[in-house]
Amino acid sequence: MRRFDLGINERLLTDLNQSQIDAVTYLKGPQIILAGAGSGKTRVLTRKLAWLVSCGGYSPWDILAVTFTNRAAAEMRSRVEEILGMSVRGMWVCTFHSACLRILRTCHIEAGLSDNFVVYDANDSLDAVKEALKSLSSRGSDALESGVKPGDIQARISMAKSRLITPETFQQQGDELYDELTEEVFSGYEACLARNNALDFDDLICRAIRLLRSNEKILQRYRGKFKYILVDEFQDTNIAQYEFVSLLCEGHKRICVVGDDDQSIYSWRGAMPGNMMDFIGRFGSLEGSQELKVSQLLENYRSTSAILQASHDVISQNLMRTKMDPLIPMRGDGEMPLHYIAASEREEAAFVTTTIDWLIREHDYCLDDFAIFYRTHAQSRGLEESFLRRGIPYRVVRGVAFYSRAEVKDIFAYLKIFVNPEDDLALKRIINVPTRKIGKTTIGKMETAAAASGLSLYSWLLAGGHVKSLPKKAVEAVSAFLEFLQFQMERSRTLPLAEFFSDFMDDLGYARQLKNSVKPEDRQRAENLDELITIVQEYSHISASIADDSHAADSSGALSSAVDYDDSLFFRTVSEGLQGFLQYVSLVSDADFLDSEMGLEPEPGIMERGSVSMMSVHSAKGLEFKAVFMIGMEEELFPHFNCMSTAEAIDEERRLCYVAMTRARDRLFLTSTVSRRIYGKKTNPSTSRFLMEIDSEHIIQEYSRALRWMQDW
DNA sequence: CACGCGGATATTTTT
DNA sequence: TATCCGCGTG
Ligand SMILES: Nc1ncnc2c1ncn2[C@@H]1O[C@H](COP(=O)(O)OP(=O)(O)OP(=O)(O)O)[C@@H](O)[C@H]1O
Repeated sequence: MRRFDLGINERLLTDLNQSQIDAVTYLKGPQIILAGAGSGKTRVLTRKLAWLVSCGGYSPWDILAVTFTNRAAAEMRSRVEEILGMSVRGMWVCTFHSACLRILRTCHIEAGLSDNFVVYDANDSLDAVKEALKSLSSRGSDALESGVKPGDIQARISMAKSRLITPETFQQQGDELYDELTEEVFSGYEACLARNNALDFDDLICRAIRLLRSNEKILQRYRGKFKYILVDEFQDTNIAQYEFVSLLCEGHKRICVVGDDDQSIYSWRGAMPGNMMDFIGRFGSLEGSQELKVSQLLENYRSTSAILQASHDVISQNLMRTKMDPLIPMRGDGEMPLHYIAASEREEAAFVTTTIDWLIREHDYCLDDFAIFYRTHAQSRGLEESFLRRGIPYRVVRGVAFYSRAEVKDIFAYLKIFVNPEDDLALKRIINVPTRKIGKTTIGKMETAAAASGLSLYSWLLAGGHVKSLPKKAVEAVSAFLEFLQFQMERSRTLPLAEFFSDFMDDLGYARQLKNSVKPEDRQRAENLDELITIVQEYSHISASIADDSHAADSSGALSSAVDYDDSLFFRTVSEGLQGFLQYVSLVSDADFLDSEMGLEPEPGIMERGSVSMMSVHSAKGLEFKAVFMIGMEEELFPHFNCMSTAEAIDEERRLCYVAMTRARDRLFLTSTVSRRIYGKKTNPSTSRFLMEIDSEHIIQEYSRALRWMQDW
């Protein structure tokens, strides 16, 4: 093969067009790549990372590459290693959250954090908001009475924090987020996290920034370390994240960001697509070697032009777009997208399975080629039933749902306490799980007494507070609980993680109780707990093998040895054991494991390998599939009824639709129904406006047989 | 203090 | 349709 005659440098540039080559090889200064859907930005970023190492004179550990998901990070890392034929272990390829957590762990003392801090996920943080509301006593309960939703307050606080706003600056800077109640809860919330030794997701970024701003030495250290910074999906970064990378690249300004504002789909959680224009403004005024390079990638290599045409019809309805030339299709016409109209949800699902069957039989598709996207997770149900009936293997990306299950949260609350006993929130959660005859009144009494003595619940118990202040029935129960905690805590520190955990679950007897229950939903709960044991086992297995590995090799300076990476674990936290596990699971999600589960598990008796992927349109970002189904293309569902009140929200829904459509390589099927059950009530949805926006020449419409039959009447 | 019943309520998306 | 919450009973 001719290929092998080329040097590594030429090889890095093969199969790239001229704009891609320019983007890869420009190393002098700041750079922004405006990369339309399917234009090869992932390819460019990967090649650029390889180029930096093999031609730019950079070492892997000089580079920070920030991605949107752990999945994207793992994929990028492994592709770079594949190209270079070497490990790039020292390179930081990770999400903002992982990078910041890593910095905070490494410098926890300077950051003013105890070494056993824990990370609160969205569920925990909602509990903290409720707690803060409660501590406002009557003002809080009044608010709840009058219909204030804790989730709404949480969203405002999170949004504020993503703009680097603190309770102190909230009033001046909070803008549309501000109201008095939120301000009060905000302070209480921050105090609550501090008391519990916990950081929420937003804290990871803000606290890292605060650390860098306040500690010149550390700032210089990281500025010196990261000689080149790349950011993927820049249109979905928030203010804090932008500030984080700005701080780090301050001197050398060797920063490359890639984004596409048509694909901005996270403004609901604080993402600022305007960061793109701001970047151009901020870095565009520089001269000489620090001059800004703006690249546009317009050639779409992914989709057939029929698919692109329809997608373009949709996205062009958005008026507030950064002016960018339309995408240029690089592939042939292909099959027209099909809009299938079903009589019911059931029929919609049947269409999907039938079509998959057909494509596999007649057109050599395999299961991995298919993805089904929907706006809300609830929509996966009908599909799953249909797939189970037909025996088609599938995999559902469930987002964060697993960690929101009560029984799973319970177990994590235990684990958090073992690491960080000061966590009152967690302690209160599980003090009576499974039931130990410690009820509301007892907990209330203890809380008040502990607060009065200025102690955390756990310390107060250790000091024997309960013995003096509670009736003796309660003292017995509480003492037994405390003993159990201490016993397990001790074991959690001395035993290997997996061994400790399965023993603990056994001792707890929670799963046993659920298995013996007569309630049907407890079956699933018990299964979730089993799943948890598997997760722990897998984690400890993998992290142990990495540990072995890194003892043998690596020791490239204090900063870069703090975390090691592996294909199978997205990142390893600085912390060992249980704490490391907690930090790890708090940052990974279901979607991250997609690749590792595709192509696996060939079911006995089924010739086709792999499985069909089902996921929300949000999780679809960055992926591509040969055939894509988008189900539930109906008003109120997509666009979702919660997003129909403002033009901005509708535009984001439209971008979401565009992102989903442009995931398809060869075939795109869009389905809607004329009758659907929502919360058990019948509705008669009308076709999504997004489908109406597609020129009728660009899409084929097909009514189900049942509907055609009815139409004949 | 535990448990069961009934009624209100709702999931949009996720690092 | 399922889950959560509050209330009443044992
Ligand atoms: N120069 C090229 N020649 C041929 N194929 C290419 C080229 N560049 C990219 N591709 C192919 O185009 C497809 C899309 O590339 P990639 O995933 O990098 O796009 P992307 O810009 O990340 O997409 P999106 O922004 O929509 O997520 C991939 O299948 C990739 O292999």
